[in-house]
Order: sequence, then C-alpha cells, then structure tokens
Amino acid sequence: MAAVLVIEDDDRIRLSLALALEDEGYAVREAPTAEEGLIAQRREPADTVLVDLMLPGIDGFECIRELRRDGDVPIIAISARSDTHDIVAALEAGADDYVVKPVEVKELSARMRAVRRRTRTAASPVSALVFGELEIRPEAGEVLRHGEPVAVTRTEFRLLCELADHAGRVLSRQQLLERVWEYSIGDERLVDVHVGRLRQKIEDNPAAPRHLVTVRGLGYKLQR
Amino acid sequence: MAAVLVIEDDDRIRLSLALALEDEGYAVREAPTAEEGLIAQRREPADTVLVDLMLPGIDGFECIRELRRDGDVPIIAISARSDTHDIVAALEAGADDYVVKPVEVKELSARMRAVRRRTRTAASPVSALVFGELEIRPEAGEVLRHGEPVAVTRTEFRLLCELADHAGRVLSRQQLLERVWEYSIGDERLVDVHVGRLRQKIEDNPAAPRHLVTVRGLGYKLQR
DNA sequence: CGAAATCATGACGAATTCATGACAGGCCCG
DNA sequence: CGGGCCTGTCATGAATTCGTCATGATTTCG
Repeated sequence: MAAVLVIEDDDRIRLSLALALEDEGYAVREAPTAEEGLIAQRREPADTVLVDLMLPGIDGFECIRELRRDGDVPIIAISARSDTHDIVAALEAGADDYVVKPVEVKELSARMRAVRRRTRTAASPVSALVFGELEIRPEAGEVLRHGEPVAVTRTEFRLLCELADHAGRVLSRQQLLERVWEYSIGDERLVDVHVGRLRQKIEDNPAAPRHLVTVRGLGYKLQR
Repeated sequence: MAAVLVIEDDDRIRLSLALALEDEGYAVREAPTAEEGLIAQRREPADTVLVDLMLPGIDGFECIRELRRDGDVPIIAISARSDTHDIVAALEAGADDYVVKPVEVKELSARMRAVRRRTRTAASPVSALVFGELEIRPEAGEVLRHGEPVAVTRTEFRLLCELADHAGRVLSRQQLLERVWEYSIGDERLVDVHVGRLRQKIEDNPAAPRHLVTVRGLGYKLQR
C-alpha cells in the first residue's frame, strides 16, 4: 500500500485530507510541522509527501528543499491561494506539483498518481499475511496454501481478509455481516455457509479446522 | 542534441525564440498551430515543448492536454499576461512550468533545464518491465514478446503499463477506468473488452492467460 | 437423560460475473 | 473520399457464485 505523508498545520484540513486519502487506499502519516515531517520522512520514507506552504517555524518552501535534498520522493505542494508567486516558488524549491485549497480529493488523487507515474517508484513486493501453511495476499487478491494458489471467491476472500486483519480475535457473525456483506441485518447462517466453504478450500481437514475455528456462541476467528 | 518544439502562432516571436534557442544549442522545431504541433510531436517527439496559450483553433490549454495524453514530455506554457488564472489552468492542463511574455531567453533556458532535470531524474530509474516472455518499455512505448515487437494500441498500452506498474496487484475495473481512461464513471465492461484484445496480442493462449489474469469479483492483475 | 440451542453441510435456483463477437462512429492517411 | 484502424457499446451465452433452505450433527444446560 502506498504511504503518504501529510505535512499541514491546520488540524481540520490535515485530518480531513488523511481520511479522504485513506478512503482512496493510501496509508497516511501526519505531521503538523515541517520539523516533524522531516523527521518522520527520514525515519520511514513515504511514497508521496504533501506539504502545506504556510507552516509555522520552517516554512513549506524550505521544507520542500530539505526533502528534496534527502531524496527524490514525489512532493506535492498545497497552496492556500492560487498565487502565482507561491506556486512558482514551490516548484522551484523542488515540488513536483501543487494543489490549491480547498483541496479536491479527486484532483489530488489524480495528481498524486500522475506524479508517481513519472517517478515510477520501484514496485514493492505485495505484502502477505501468514497463518502457518496459509498465506493471504490482500493486494494480489490471492490465497496460497503450501505455496500453491487456492481458488477463492470474492466473498470468501473478503471474509478471510477480515478475519486475517483481526488475527486471533473472535468476530461475531453480526460483525462479519456488517463488514464483509455490508448488511446491517441478515441471516447469520449465511456466515456459517461461507465459513464452511472456505474451510473446504483452506483447511487440511475441514471437519477439524486448525486456522478458521468456531468459537461457539460467539463467532469465528482465524489463528496461526 | 536536445530537440525543442515551439508552438506559437506569432511569427516574429516564434522565429526569435527559435533563433535564441538554437544559440543555446537546441535543435528547434516550429509549429504555428496546435494542430500542426501535435502532429509534429506525434511524428517525431521533441524533448521539450513550448506552447503559447493563445492559439488559433485548438487553444494552448487543449493542446497541452493532448500532448500530456500522448506522453510525459516536459511542457512549458507561454502566457501572454501574468494572469493567475491562465497560469493555473495551464499547469492544471498538464504543463510543467510556464513563462510570461516577453520571454527572457535566459530564464526560459533555466526553466527548461529545471523541468527536464525533474522529469529525467524521475524517469531514468525505469528499466523495462519484464513478465516472463513479455517485456514492456514504458519510455519507448513498446511491448516485446519473445523479444519480438508486438503492435498494441495506445489504450492497450496504457492499460498494460498501469497493470505492470502494479505488478502482482489486483486493480479493479473502477481503478483502471479512472487511471487509464480518466473516467470517474463508466461502463466497466469496457475494461473487459480491452483486456480481451490485449490478451489476443500478448498471451500465448488468450483463453487461458498466464500473465494478464482475471481475479473474479475483484479485477485484473498482471503477473510474472 | 432429553430438550433446546448452536453449528455444519449438501442441494438448488437465481443472480452475478466474464469472455467474446458484432457493429457503428471517429480519426487518420493515402 | 474511401479504406483501415481504433474505440466504445451492446448482446449473447457460458461459467461461476450467492443466498436460502432443509437436514443432521454437536454442544449446552436444565
């Protein structure tokens, strides 16, 4: 998952940006000042950095120059006004692009893609959740068992991911219905059916499951 | 030698720009209209394009969008007035930078270098993307299979690049529509059709694809 | 022990999801 | 202006998947 660092002092804007970007599928990190942003970026580089130009202390332009000195991470400046001077100065400082407040998330997202397309960050390998002989790769949409791909349907996959995201914890049928099916009401037996089908595919002995286990009276959980 | 394409309708300005740039060591091509500029650029791409915003027929903004659609050549807009609105619109259309008339050649030259440095450093780490017998060269705009060039259309190529950029990851039809077609809404079947056409060209057995695979219920992905 | 609650699972029709061929409009080129 | 390529839409059919139900097994608890 692509990580974004948002350096912006206005809490409301930073939070709303973070939420919107998370919806778009980014992992978001936040920093309210240039100093903290620079530290965060040095510690664990994000794939894209958004920098507000008006920051307390070290301002956005200087921040961009510093970031640029460290590496060539894509940088998008956020300008409070569509002021030519600011925009040019930001681009000259080393920003790759800019957006003007109020930020349209669709536009921002498009620009981030465009900028990243240009920089072509080396594709990081897809991450995997491992449960013994089971391997779940959410981004790849695939499940491996003993290293071999297992054919899983969409619903089963989502169910499995949901359980894997909360490894070791029990999820009630109600919770699963809400998160996987986006039902608020519905027949809880439905979950049973899909759990059963999933077991047929991922368990060595479906009748005595080792990973996808029933917690009687409560729900199901996935364990190692 | 770096080639520059100057798209500017005013003969005097175009000529004086051309002369000045030749003095700076550029190979200069000229076009008095957007239409001619686009054709010239498609036929033989320059390394940088200068576009006047006020053009007869297709205007500069639209011209920039078209250029941007074809590739990510560095584009510098030339604005008659230092009007914020024009400049912002030009940058939003996809220009990388802009200069205001009367054009200072020294400034222009500096901006061209800056813009090219940005795009080149960004683009250089790109090596060919290899997927088994498939080889995708985003820069060169070509696809090889068993070392032999494969004729793919622009849409197919962009689709393939988008998938290759996220090797191993599933991209939903929605994501592909947004990124390849720049639609926010649209018929998702469209993606299927192009995937099908692409398979005819790049897969040994299109009915049982090995690289461009369907992940039922989720989307498509490109794998090795 | 027996009844009630809880869970597993097979079957089946309905609905979804995909692949593919056909086709018309647009664009470019000769 | 005519032909060829590219693109997007549509329709069709095949294959898969989904949700429901019924039945039977298992566990809990009075």
